Amino acid sequence: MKFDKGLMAGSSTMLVLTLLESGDMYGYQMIEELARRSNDTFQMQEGTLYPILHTLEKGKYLSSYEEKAPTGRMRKYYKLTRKGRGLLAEKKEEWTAFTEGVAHVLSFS
Amino acid sequence: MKFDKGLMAGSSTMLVLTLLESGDMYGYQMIEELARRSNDTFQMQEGTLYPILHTLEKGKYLSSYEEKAPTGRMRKYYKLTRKGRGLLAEKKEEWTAFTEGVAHVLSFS
DNA sequence: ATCATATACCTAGATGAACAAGGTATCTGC
DNA sequence: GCAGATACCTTGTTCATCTAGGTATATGAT
Repeated sequence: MKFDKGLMAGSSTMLVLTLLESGDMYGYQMIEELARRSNDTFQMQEGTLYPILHTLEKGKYLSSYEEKAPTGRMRKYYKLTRKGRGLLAEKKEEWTAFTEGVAHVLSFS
Repeated sequence: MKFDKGLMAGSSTMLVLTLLESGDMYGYQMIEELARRSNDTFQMQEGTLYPILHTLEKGKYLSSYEEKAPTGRMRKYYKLTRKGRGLLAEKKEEWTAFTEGVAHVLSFS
């Protein structure tokens, strides 16, 4: 990311889950999609994304299946599970509360 | 904090600098003040705050002086330097850009 | 008087998330 | 045949937070 590393911590999982809300995606595609939706402000690294996907799948928040692309290459698609939607809802609430808290502190100055 | 640890990363330095924008403060006071300004949503740990203060002082973003409290106890006050104000401005810009980016990604869903 | 609590500072070690920097393999275009 | 894009993965480093201690003084309750 072009942001301070620390800023990403805590929100990248939410971002990944959010992407999958609009349909199944494979890892490489998520990176592109995230860049697109954020006007290139978010350039997630592969070394960040793949471990997140693996952890989420282990926790049953995502399921995956492989599919052959039109080009013939294999792609690993991820799908939000019901549990994953629940986690996303929690993360969004947390994010909202957190940013509101920060805004409140900033507004004192 | 009552939030996911990761969320704090990247913003706690900005929060500390913001507090000092409204006047010199000592560490213990910052924790209370931060809780107050955020309606108790931010409860920064001492183990988080003090290292931040020391790092900022080492980097000349803060200066410090000791003062005897009315109670007779010693307090270590921190003061924003010019350099510190510059850093705060940067952090605020970064924070704004980041939250806008996230909001943009979330709005797609 | 004594003991708990609040004040006020500090640090060492564990944890955890992102990143850097590698690696493998396939497909496309020159 | 070779470069670059596609597509996946992992190991080790870095950095910030938190846990869990420690020290010391002042205050309030018993």
